[in-house]
Amino acid sequence: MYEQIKEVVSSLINLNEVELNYFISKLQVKHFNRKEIILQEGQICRYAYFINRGCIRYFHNLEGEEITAQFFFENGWYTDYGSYLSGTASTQNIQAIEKTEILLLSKTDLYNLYQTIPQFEKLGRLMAERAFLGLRQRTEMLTNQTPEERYLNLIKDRPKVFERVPQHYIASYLGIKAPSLSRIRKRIFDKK
Amino acid sequence: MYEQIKEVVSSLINLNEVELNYFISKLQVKHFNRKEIILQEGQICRYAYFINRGCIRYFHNLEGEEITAQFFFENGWYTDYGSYLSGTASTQNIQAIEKTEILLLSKTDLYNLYQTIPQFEKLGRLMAERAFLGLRQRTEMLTNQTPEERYLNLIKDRPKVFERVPQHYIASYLGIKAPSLSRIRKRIFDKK
DNA sequence: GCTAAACGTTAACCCAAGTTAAGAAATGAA
DNA sequence: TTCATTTCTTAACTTGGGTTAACGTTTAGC
Repeated sequence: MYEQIKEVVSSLINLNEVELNYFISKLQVKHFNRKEIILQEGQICRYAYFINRGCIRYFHNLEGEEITAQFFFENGWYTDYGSYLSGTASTQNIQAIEKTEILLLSKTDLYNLYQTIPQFEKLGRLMAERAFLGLRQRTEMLTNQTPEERYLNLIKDRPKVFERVPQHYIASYLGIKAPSLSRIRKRIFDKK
Repeated sequence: MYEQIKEVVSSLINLNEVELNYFISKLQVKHFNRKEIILQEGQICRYAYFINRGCIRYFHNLEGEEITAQFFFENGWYTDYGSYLSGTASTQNIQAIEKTEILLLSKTDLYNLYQTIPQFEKLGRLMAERAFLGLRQRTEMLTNQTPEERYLNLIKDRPKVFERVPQHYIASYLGIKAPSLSRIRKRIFDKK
């Protein structure tokens, strides 16, 4: 159950056996069914999430329509960094796309780890930097690329997304509507 | 010359007279003419910038076209946070829009301040968080709003931009081309 | 295995942004 | 003040995404 997270954390910071096990002891396991909401828009995000198995998405509501901001798969750490930083209500929902097993680490425990094991400060910084750079990448995608380019790049960079995520979520992630994604796929298929 | 920055820094962190003056002694003053480049795409960003007077923009080149990402006016701290974080080449140009007076603080000096005056760690964190939240705001603008909504909100939230920044820069910031911005303006004017 | 729900594609029509080019207006630098 | 440069607007035309609705297919969950 904890093999993956041990590996991921160990690849980022140096911990001895005792520290690593102390960390693991703070984790909570939760299971979510398809479409189940993990974090609701408006709540304050008090946990960091590690995905053991499954796949989740971030989305928010815009005039009744769901806008998907990101997908995440196994072996990643995620949190609503905006809510975490400012302690304000989350603007995102986090939802399981498949049956998903998640390890939760409460902010309280994380802050205690910052205090007791200095290496965790580094983990915190790496998570923050990753959040910034990930957001920047998405922003650049949206400003610099046409919908068709975004589609082609997503297939190239993260083909897994197309295997595991319904297409209308992907359309919304690419900043377009489902019929447009269908047309783009057809257009590209016809070119070949 | 240093009144503004003293006020801004003092409003964020608590420093005594000596610390504040020590900080000021590390600053370097530079002047830039209209259109002059402050930081070139591809260089590593080694400074944080404080604008004393004037106005700057961030932009990058995309297939020969300049995409404007942000405008900044007096009394703000800015840096290419992506380049600063990762130590990689900047993906942005920083350019003076008007005659601009800037105070520079080198990363080296900033890191020394982190070590010698703990309060500066807080300043660093606040700058980082502001960068993240600013970027998130822009991302949400681009994903959640139509060009017309973006235009109306920019007028509402930052009317100064329209007084001091050429319109084709604004168009690019809004994610559209100059003729489109003109049409939007006409459309809105005709409605009234 | 069955059934309802979810999903993907297509068509027809609309509309807004892109492109290009031209000309008018405003502005900066000498 | 003048002139070159920059900036803004407009027009004509093209392109591609949005909308709506229909239909067929797939899939989840019992």
